[in-house]
Amino acid sequence: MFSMKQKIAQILADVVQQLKAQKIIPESLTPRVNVENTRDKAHGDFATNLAMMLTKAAGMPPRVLAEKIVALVADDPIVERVEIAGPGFINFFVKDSAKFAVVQAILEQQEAFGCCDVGQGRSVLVEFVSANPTGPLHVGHGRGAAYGASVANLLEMAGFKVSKEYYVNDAGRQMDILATSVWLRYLSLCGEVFDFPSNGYKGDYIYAISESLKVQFGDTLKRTALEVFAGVFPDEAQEDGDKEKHIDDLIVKAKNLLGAVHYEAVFNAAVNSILSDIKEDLRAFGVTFDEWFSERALMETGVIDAAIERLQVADKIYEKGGALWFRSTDYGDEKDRVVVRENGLKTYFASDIAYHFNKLERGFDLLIDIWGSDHHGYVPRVKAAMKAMETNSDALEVLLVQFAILYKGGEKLAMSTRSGQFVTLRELRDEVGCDAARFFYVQRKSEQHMDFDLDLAVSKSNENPVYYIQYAHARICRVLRQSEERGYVFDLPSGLAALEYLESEQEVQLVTELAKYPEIIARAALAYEPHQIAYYLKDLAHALHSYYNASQFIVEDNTIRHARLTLILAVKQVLKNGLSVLGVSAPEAM
RNA sequence: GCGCCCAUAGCACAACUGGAUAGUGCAUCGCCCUUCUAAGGCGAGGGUUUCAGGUUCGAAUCCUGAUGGGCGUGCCA
Repeated sequence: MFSMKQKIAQILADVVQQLKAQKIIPESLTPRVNVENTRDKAHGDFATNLAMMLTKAAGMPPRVLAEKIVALVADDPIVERVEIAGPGFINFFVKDSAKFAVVQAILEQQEAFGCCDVGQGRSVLVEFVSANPTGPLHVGHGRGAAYGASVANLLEMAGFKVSKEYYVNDAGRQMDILATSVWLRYLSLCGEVFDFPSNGYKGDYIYAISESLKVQFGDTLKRTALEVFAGVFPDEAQEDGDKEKHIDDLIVKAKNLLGAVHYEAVFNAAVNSILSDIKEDLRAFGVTFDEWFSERALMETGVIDAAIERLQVADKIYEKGGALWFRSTDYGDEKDRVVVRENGLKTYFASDIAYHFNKLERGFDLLIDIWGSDHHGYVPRVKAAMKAMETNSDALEVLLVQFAILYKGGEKLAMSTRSGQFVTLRELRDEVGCDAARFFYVQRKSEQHMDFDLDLAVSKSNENPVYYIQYAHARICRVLRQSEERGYVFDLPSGLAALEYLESEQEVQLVTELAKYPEIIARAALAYEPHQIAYYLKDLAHALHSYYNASQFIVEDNTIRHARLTLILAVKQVLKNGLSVLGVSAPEAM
């Protein structure tokens, strides 16, 4: 089914052809026919700026050209009249009867209403969250999770084949620091007394893991504090100390004293515990993934070496100071980047090159990475590597998400995983609820800085617009139940047939909003902007609440009652569809 | 220093990607519950879109510069 807007666009495209035939504009010109929804009802339902855009090509003033265009507009059953206004806008007024057609389409297509095929079945990999498994997710990760999940939903509705993936950084120094932190806490539980390293992970969740180790291994992993700290470089608290050298020495000690097998056991206990916690956390947040992609697996299967080799073959790798460098400056990066360090260890960047190469090898047409905006400096070098490997670097789209700045008691909250001082996503869910949190995160444009006032979210949760939208849905459900309770039997065909009797301002306003939905979905999907859905839903809910206050739905008159119930049934469907894109529930009662 | 992002009502944010009189929520001030849920509706006030230039029929949106803020600029992840 063609939307009214598409219909108008088609009419105008025909006009353009006629303008060419009449030599008013040159044959070679292919103007972009722009049809927009009007903001002001006095301007009709749709408007085009065509006359103003062609004014130069046609060599005549916009209003004169507009006259010619209007004369060429073919009669169409949905168009009531056409007017010229302002500097040269052409306004289309659509017949009310045509506007109500959308109700039937909604009730036929149900949850599929709003889907389109702009994606044309292209496969897209959306990678998001990907927080290091060194601790529980905090509220900063929540924004990426909510945003990524909604973008994935949008793309799916727009006709893309979507896979969602979490990249697990389960290798590298940070993970060793984690394992060592867990082991040291375990030693404390065994009665050893020492100063915990300043650079270790100090959160309470570390103790929890240590305790499970104690249950599983008893005292088997115990070593004396004297042994552990003997010869270790002093921590920053001491004179000439260094927290980095201190923790690195402790990692070496842990590996040596425990032996490969037991160290591995501690390491795995830490990673598995935290990762399963993250999975459960996200699941409860309504965010699911098709794949949890392990960095360790990437290393163990030699993919990183293969990627570096590929760059070597392309002659983009050179050796300097004992390290291997990637010549990213050949592709516009600020400086060349190290992929293999002097000590033989591969950098995080080397993993990233391999990971992105692997993504493309899996056959995806489009790669979407959702990163915290603090990683924006990474974009040029990753794209450079993709170009160097002669892959399609245009396939990569990096979406940056600004941090949510948390406020509590008017104070900005500092956030650090290492120190263990942060508000977790779980705490946020417990305090404000899943629906409010999901909605709050995506109602802002992703690259906008966002203030998250916890006190407000907790104490006055009714200020959150999510309840406004959910309330509209619940109200409709209530009316439908009431109607049944009063003994009225609803019949959809009768309702659809009766729609022509609806004509109030609120009713026309509602169907106008409903008709916008598919277009909003398509636009939001292509721009990766779920906040547009949030704003749309607020508008739709507002139209419903206005209608509710202005009209009685459950009336004696069978025709009118059927018509009105049919209309709000369609509203209920679209509210539900839109909320589900955002991962928010549509309650039947509140 | 250099690079990227941001700046819109008291506060938090939109603005269909260059369109008509810049909107929405909160807060403030009036009204509307004997009627399907007042977590609602109707109305009012609040703006030199940070500043200065430029591009054109037309700029919050594009270009240049200034100011203010965030981030980046590791052989960290």
